[in-house]
Amino acid sequence: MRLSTKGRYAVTAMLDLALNGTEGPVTLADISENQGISLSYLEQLFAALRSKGLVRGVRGPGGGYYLGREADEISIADIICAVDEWVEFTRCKGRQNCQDGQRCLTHSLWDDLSQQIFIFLSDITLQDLVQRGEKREAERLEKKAATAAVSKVVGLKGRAA
Amino acid sequence: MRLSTKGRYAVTAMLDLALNGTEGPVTLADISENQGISLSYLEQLFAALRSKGLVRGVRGPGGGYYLGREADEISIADIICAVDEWVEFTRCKGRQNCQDGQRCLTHSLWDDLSQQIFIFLSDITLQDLVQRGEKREAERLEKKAATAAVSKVVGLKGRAA
DNA sequence: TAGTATCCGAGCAAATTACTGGGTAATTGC
DNA sequence: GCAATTACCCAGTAATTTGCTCGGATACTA
Repeated sequence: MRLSTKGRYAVTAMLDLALNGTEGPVTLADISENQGISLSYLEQLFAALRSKGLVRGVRGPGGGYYLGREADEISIADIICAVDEWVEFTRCKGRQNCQDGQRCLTHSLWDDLSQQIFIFLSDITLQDLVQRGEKREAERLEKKAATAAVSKVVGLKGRAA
Repeated sequence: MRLSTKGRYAVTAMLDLALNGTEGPVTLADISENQGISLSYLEQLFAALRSKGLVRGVRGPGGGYYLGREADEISIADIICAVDEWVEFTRCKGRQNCQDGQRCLTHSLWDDLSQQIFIFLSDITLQDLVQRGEKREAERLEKKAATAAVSKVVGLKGRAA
């Protein structure tokens, strides 16, 4: 799992789509204008998103992009995975002492952590973000609840400080 | 919050330190060997970690690195923040329509998300990962022992007619 | 047929990643 | 003191990624 600016661009663009695409498709030119991302870079991102079925393009005048699925069926993890491909962190493949021994322990631990972050981001949908935008008053409470829920799901209790 | 390979390297190295540094300091050469990271790159990472007080270096023969604090006082977020500086996603700073309007809504939403991930990673300490590793190791040994015991009982031979 | 917009791909500047190689400073054992 | 060891430091640099410019082709609307 990676969290880079590329992924942020994609999430931001998809969020723009979810917010403004309620009636009719949204053009990349609009998103480019709104979010300050170059059109060609958006095209690249949306090519990846399209190949994963996360968006649906409509050509011609009046065209643009729709979400490929309902907003509550698209998770942040879906988006990030579509544009930021998953790099395996298995440098030790084939190295000695790295089969089942202590050497590789840290690697598998990181993989676990990565997996948990993935689960975390899989539980947040575009719809969640839209709703968060709609009601900002309960923001802090919601955040707290979300974090608690995640801890519960993930099962990794933190230090009780 | 960013999640890059650089951060992974740092977390993995710190985990190595937590695992192998129980008696005496650990040299970067060892970590380099264990984790397959170049020595000089480790030096760069550890310079950043040291400046944040996450590790403590000891020079001379028999020297190396200690954790700067107890393992349960070092979070994954601490480590990642030390090496992967926090890039603000505020491209829109100064752009029109981006003060408090709809245009900037997606940005603040992402900031919220980023914050949640930060909180999530702040709640996971090195100690948590070590314990997870121990548990995993224990399960593995247990499984092996159980398998061995079963083999002994069953005999592991003969046609299971 | 003209205009709009997605699609597509080559190329490129800037930044980041990860490394090489040159050292210096502190500490240890002889 | 002397040599070995290790952290520490810094300049350079190849490889990769990021984000963009440019020039098109294809599909659709009017």
